[in-house]
Amino acid sequence: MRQHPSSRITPAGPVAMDPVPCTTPTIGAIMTFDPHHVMARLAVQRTIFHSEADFQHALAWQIQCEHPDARVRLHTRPTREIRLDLLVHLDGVRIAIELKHLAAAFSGVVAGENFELLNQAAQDIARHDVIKDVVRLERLVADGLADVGWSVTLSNDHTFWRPARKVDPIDAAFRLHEGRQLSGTLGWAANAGKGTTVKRDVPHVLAGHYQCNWRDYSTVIDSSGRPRDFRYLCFAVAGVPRVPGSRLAETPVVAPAPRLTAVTARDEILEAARTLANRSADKTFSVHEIVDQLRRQGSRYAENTVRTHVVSRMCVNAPDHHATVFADLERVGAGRYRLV
DNA sequence: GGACATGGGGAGTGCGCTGT
DNA sequence: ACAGCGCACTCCCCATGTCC
Repeated sequence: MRQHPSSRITPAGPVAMDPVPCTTPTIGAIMTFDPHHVMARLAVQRTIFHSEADFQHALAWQIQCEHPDARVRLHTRPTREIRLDLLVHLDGVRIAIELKHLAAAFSGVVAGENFELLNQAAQDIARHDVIKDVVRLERLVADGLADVGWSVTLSNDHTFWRPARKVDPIDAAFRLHEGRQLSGTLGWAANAGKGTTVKRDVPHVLAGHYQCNWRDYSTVIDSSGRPRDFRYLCFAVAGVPRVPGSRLAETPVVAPAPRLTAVTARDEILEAARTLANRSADKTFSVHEIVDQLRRQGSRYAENTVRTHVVSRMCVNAPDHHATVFADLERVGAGRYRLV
């Protein structure tokens, strides 16, 4: 059995981290949040995840459990163009977190739960997208939209932490193998195909310097009895100092509209949401579950209407692009919602 | 104001080719 | 034979425009 990560935790935040921050991290960020500690604690609860959304949700849950006073939000939009996996407000520090779950095939039962991870393959694109996350975090910090950023990539695919076997692969600039130093302008090799580079053809420009230092996360046994390692890679994007005591920007809260006497789509969705929340251990539900529940209730509304309501009009943390919105639901993860 | 349609983007998947 | 690499594609979620 591999050494458990909790036994290798460093005592502090970014200063003790592997990457070289591009600027000096804030004292608050150092004192309040250590992703290695969170990952170690999470590994006790969950050694494996079904998907990236599952990982995001579990990590957010772990952060919230460890920091009850923190404001943890999934899939926020700090700007119109940027979608952020996780934003944590903790002790006056805004921590932006981007997550990646890069799965290789796995089949097995872990802690009584069956896991069937399909091979995501496309490792070249995955490497590109990890660095894209770091660039995005750098931009958020530089623009003052976050105080510190963390990129956390979890994988059971050893091709990510091992060097390439091939000489000069098309994704040489994006390789993330152990010990690799990342900095400067990173782009595809000239011989990369269009199918790979389409919508990813703009080179990434890193302001900071980062070193790839994979850490053990867990070891799980697959259906053939073979141990499979999960490791994670963490990059810190350290931030600009904030004014001590400055207030956090408050999230706009939309007052709930009075309930209509007629049965609207919103009424039916709320009824379905309450039913699903009562059945769910964590009180969350997906849009798909809402649609199914409405079908069972005999709803007359089209699926698209229901989806629009759930993801937009009734969702308190969705962009306000409708004249009337309601603070009925809150998005807590990729495709997951709960009643406010 | 409520309901619906549609397009974009990202996550995820499958498969052929190449190298060991 | 198997692992790694490269590529293309589908599906789903979400944002947004428009009609009733």
